[in-house]
Amino acid sequence: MLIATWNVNSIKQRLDHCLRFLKEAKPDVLCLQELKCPDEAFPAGPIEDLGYNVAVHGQKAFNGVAILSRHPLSDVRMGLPEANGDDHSRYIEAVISRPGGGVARVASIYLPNGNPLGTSKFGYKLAWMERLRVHAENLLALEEPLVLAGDYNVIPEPRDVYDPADWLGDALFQPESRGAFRRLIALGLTEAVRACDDRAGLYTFWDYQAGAWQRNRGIRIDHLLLSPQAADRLVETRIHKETRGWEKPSDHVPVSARLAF
DNA sequence: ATGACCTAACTTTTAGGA
Repeated sequence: MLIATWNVNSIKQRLDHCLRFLKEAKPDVLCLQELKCPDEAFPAGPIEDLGYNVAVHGQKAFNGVAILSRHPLSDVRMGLPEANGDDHSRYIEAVISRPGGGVARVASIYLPNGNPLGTSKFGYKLAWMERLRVHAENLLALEEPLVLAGDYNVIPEPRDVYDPADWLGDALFQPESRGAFRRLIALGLTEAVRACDDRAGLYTFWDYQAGAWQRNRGIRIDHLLLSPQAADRLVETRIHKETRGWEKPSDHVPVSARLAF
């Protein structure tokens, strides 16, 4: 079972790229972030024509997450618990059931950016991460294959950025952000890419500005976190870097994990 | 040289992103 995540930076602008990725990589599940459209504007038709079921949690203009799956979706949850007025569409979760066996719970996550520091946006990011941690703890108690995939907006370690000094003042690389990410991992989750490859210089995002892609000034912020029952089945991961070279690309590229079922 | 982008919106400028 191939599970992928991709921040597409507007599904309407990136529909052709999304369809091409579905046709070429043939993921069983694709988690999308930054749809930037309300539910009713989500282009479900062409995606369904490729054999995918769709669960969408959209929002006008910003945010928005979705799960595409070749297999039936059930138990769809939209939004993290304890919203307390938080109306950002940043979390959707569903159970994927492969015909003939193999069930996994998958979440598509668009974690808040948190910039600039010193504003409520950074506090919102940290509070959201704590809500995610509590929810993940509850999901782990189910002791089932679980994949928390998405744009975490966290650079976990210095080896995940071309030049750490450039990011010291950024919410993505703050000690508090990295600590909250480690607390999530410490629940017993396995970060899929790092379980397969410990090299420096693995990136999933290159800014549109300043020729970041051409100069390979990237950062690694898109992650798949696996429960023990999913990690036991992890075969390989891939960063689909080639999509960043496509015409009018997203600034993020897909990341995928193959599980043995 | 320290510049350079992209997207959505009650659009002609601003907010948000990272």
